[in-house]
Amino acid sequence: MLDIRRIRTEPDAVKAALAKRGESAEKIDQLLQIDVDRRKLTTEVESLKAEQNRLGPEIAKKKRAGEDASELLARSTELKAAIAQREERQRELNEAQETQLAKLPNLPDDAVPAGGEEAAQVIRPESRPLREFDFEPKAHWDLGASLGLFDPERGARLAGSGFIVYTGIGARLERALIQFMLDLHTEKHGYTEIGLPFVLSRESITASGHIVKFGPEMYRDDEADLFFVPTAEPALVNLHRGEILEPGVLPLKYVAYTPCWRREAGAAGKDTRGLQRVHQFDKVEIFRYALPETSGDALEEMTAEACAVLDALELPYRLLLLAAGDIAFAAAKTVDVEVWSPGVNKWLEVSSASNCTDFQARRADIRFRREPGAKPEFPHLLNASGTALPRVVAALLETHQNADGTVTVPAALRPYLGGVERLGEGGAG
RNA sequence: GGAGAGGUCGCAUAGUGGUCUAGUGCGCCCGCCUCGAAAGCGGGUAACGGUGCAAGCCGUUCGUGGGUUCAAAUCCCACCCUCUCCGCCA
Repeated sequence: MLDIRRIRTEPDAVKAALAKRGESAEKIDQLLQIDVDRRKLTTEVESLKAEQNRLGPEIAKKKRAGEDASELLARSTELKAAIAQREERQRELNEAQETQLAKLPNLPDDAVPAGGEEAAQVIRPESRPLREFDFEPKAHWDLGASLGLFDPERGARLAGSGFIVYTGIGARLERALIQFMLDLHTEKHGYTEIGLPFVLSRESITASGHIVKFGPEMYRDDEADLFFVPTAEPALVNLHRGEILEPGVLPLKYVAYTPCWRREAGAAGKDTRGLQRVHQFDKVEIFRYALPETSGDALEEMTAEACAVLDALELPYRLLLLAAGDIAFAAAKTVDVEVWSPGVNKWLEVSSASNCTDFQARRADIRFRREPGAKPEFPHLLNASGTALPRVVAALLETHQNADGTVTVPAALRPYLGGVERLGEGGAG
């Protein structure tokens, strides 16, 4: 949610920033007109209410004294009608403003290029040399089948196409990666681990703005009106919904593992083979509530923290600065981390790090005080995957595969796999 | 899921239609007193919105949303949450 006061005081800057995302200036002008009308009416309604409030005690006084209060009662009745009439219009204007405002995305950061997907900038090329194979590298779905790690066919039997069953060491690999990432972020990067509900109420999913962003993408329980989390992000936003954080508590740094459910409607057949795009996947999410002046640095740190996972797994990746038209609704700046998948022969997105500035905080009514008694301000909220699992698994299998069909486990992960050094060897499957 | 009790200012409580501008205690802040502190005394102690150069003024908020009334913390309806007991259950 943008600040209406900012739109009011610097409309041209707001228009220019939104133009980068392809939003028209017309919306801003409409909004400003509503705002003018709304405030005028608000002043009117409030002065009528003030008069009515003054009348109350006077009526009571007369009645107690046994005097005739009928004149005051008549005036009060008149005011009641006048207020009711204007309040209806006021409610309409409030709703209109709310609706319009809720439709406007966050203002992109100055550093963010204009344009869509094609305008993304590679801000860091491959982090390490891409592996040269002296044999034809297999795709992860073939490795998964031959090593008995995961089973899309049985997943489809259980829940439909796009659901995966992990088996044996494959299931353990998944669990190992989750634990490895959680440990890395809590022990090395100073995050506090949070165990979250995997479903959210309508209220929560609305406050975070995800009902707009994901809407029909989410699986849901209509009877209970609950939504399966499409990512841990909305849950972590709602953790402090409606709170005023006391001085000294910022920055808050949270890490959480959740499964993520996405219907991926309309994506069928496109880049979906194997683990590239599935309806349920595991993800470790890192999240910060930051002081506004530090959020730029925080985004860089979080991007680096996501990369640290890939470095430890000895996987090459690159960083993309997304263009304004391609970043999430609530984000001001987004950096994607893409890992190289030699079997699929593509860069696969495994993390998306976003600075949402005060946009989510305003919407979810999360504030903080710098000093005791200081005026509440909105913190900046940032999220990053740290990281999403299936594509990491894909890249890991493909990158570290050997000519004999086994896969070498990166050293950092071995302690989590009971010391196993190679998948597919010595009964490890 | 059933029955009952409850949700009021940071915390604890009072408040059953107009005198509530929500009282009191605790906590916290400021001042007085003191060499300093404690105690004591005095004052202060929210958020959001509107308006104003500002001081301020006005409005809204007593779990949430509706309703009754000239007037609602107070009456009515629905919902949410907490606690106790019962049922069910990994």
